[in-house]
Amino acid sequence: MADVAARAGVSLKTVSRVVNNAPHVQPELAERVLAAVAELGFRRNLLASSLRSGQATATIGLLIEEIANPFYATMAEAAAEIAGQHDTMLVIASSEEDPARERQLLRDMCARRFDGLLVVPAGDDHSFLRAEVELGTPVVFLDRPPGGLLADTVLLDNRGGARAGVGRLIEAGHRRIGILLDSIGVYTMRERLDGAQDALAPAGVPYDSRLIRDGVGDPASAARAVAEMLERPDPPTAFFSLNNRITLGVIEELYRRGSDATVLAFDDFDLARLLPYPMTVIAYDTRELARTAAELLFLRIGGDRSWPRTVVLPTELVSRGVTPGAAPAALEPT
Amino acid sequence: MADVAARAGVSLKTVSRVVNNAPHVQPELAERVLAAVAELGFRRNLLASSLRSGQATATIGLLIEEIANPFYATMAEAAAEIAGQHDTMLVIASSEEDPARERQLLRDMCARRFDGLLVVPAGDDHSFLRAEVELGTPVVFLDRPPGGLLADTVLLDNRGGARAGVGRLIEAGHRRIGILLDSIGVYTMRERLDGAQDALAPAGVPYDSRLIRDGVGDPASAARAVAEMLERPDPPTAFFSLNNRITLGVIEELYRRGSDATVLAFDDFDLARLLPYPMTVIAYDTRELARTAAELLFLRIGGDRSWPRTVVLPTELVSRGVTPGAAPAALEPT
DNA sequence: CGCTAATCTGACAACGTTGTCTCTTCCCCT
DNA sequence: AGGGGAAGAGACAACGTTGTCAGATTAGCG
Repeated sequence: MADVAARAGVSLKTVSRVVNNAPHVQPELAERVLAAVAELGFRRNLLASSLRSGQATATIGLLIEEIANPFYATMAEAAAEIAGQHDTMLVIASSEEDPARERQLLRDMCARRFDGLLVVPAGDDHSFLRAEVELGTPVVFLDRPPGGLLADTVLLDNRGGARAGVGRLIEAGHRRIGILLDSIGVYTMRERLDGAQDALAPAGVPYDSRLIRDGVGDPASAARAVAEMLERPDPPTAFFSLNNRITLGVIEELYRRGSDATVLAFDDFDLARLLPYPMTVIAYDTRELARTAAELLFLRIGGDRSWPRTVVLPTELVSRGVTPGAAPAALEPT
Repeated sequence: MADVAARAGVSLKTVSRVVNNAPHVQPELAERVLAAVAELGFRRNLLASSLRSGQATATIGLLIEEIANPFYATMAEAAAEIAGQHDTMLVIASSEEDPARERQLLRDMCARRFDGLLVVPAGDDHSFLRAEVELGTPVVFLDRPPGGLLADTVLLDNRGGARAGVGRLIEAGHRRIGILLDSIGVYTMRERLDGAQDALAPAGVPYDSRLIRDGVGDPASAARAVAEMLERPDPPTAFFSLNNRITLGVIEELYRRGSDATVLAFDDFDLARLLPYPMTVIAYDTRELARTAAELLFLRIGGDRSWPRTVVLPTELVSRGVTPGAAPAALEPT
C-alpha cells in the first residue's frame, strides 16, 4: 500500500480511502491511485484490515457432521446463500460426529475471529463456548440443541413428525413396527423415538425391544438389521427408518426380497422420489432450517441482543418412491 | 495477551513463547502463564498471528460450482480430509457456474491470504490469477483446466470414458443414440461429446443434430428432451446422459413411459444403484480426484516449485439401477 | 574463582491496515 | 472583505502478534 501511495504521489491514508470507497477524495486523485493499484497489482490484505478495525472478518462458520450427506450439503448451500447476501464468506467444517473435533474446530473458528457461528452440535456439552458468546461471538445452533449453554436454536419438529408418521402406520393396522436408528445418543434420534412411542403407547402396542435397533450407522447395517427382523417368527409388517442413510439400506433389502412391508422414513431427499420402493417420508424444508438459522445469526451479528430464541419448524408426510413390478405409473412432476 | 502477561508477571514475549510451545521457557513460568491464560479465557488471535508471521493462514480454499450436488460435496469432503491432515482449514465457496462470481470469490480468497486454492473453473479465462500465482499463492485446478494460465491440473479421462461407453452401445447394435448435455460451453461436456464422436464416426454413424440436445440444465428439461426425441418418427434406441443431473430426468421419463431404451450415463453416485431403471454408468473416483488435487496443492505449499503437472484419472464402466417389472434381483452388496 | 557459553527473558519494532486528529484550502454567506 | 464551515489530505498511533536482538542469569569448566 505504501508502494501504491508513493507511485500515486499521495499519502497512505488516501490510498486506504480510495480502496474502501470512502468519501472525500477528489476524483482526480482517486484515479491516480486506482491506476497505481492496477499497475502494481495491489490487493488489500483483509487480515490486516480486520485486525485493525477490530471486528468484521466477513466470515461465518458452519459446523456440520458430514459434508457428503445431502442433508448437510443442502443446509450448507442455503446458509451460503444467506451469507452471500451479507457479503460474508461461509466456512464449512465437518465434525464427523466427534465431540472432540467439534470442540477443536469451534475454538479454531473463534481464534480466527469469525463474525458468527452456525453449529449442528455433535457433543452434548457446549459450555466451553460460553466465554466466546459472552465476549460477543454470536452462535446459533441448528437441528440439535446445545448442551449447557443458552443460545438461539432452530429445530425440526422431530417428535411431532414421528408421532404423525407412526400414527398413520397404526391407523393402517400395523402393530409390529421395526424401528431403526443411528444412535440413541443423538438428540434427533431420541426425539423421533419418543414421537414413535407417543403414537404406539395410546394404541396399546406393547414395548418390544426386539423391534428397536440402535447403532445402525450405515446402509449396509440397516439392510442386515431388516433382514434379521424379517427372519424372525413374528416379523414386522412395517419399518420406521429414523434417518436418510438408514432408509437406503432398508429400501435396498426390502426391494431385494420383494417384500411388501410398509416403510416410513424420516428425512426427504431429492432422489427419494425415484427409489424403487413405495414409502411415506417425514419431510421438512432443509433449506428453510438453514436459512432461518443464518438469518437469525445475522440479526445477532447486526447487534440484536434480545433473549435467545428457539424456533421449531414443522414436518409433513409425503409419498415417495415408485412401485416395482407394478405397471409404470406417472411420477409427480419434478 | 498483555493482560495475561501482567497476570502471570512475565513479558508479552514469554506468553507468546508459551502459547506457541516455543523452547527456552522455564516450566515454572510456563505454568504461571498457562494458569493466567485459563483464568482470563485468553485465545490467541490467529489474524494478528498470520499477519505478523507473513504467511501461513492455515487455510486453503475450494471453489466449486454447487455445494448441494453430490459430486462436489464428495470432492469437498475428500479435500477437507487432506486439509485436516495438514492442520489446515478448508473454505468451500460456490460459484454457481458464474465466471464473475468465480472471479470475485477467488480474489477474495487471495485478499484473505489463503495458503492455496483448489479451483473447479467456471469461466474460461483465469489470467487474472497470474499475478497471485507469481506472487506465491499455489493454485490447483480440478475437473476442468484453467484458461490462459499454466497451472497444476487434475482431470478425468472424459473423452476416453465417453468413447468406451458409446463404443459399448455401438457393439450392442445401437445406431440412433440421443445425447443430452448441460452446456457445450463447459469443458467436460465438450470432451465427453468428442469422446462419443470418437466412437460414432468410425462405426459409420452419421452426424444427426436432432439427436444432440444442448442446454439441458436440470432433470425436468432432460425429461422433456427425452420425451420429444421418443415421439419423433425414428426415435433413439439409446440415450447418453452427460452428467448426473441429466441422468435423473432421463431415468424418470423412461421409467414413466415403461420404455426399454438403453441408458449410458456419465457420473456415478451413491443412489444410482437403487434407481428404478438399468443403466451403464461411466464412473470414476471422485474422492481420488479431490485427494490428488489437494495433495498436489500441499506439495506446492510445502515449497515444490517444479514444472506444473497435469494428472488424468481413469474412468470405468459399471452397471447401475434395477430392472422394474422384473423379478427383484439381488443387488450388489453395499 | 573467573571466564565462557548456554539458557532464559524482555524491550522493541514490525506485519498492513484504518481510526483519529490536525492542518490546509476553498467556498459561501453576511 | 472577513469569518465560518465544510471538505480534502496527511501524520500518527494502534490493532495483537512474533522476529530480532540484547541483556540477565545460571551452569560448566579450567
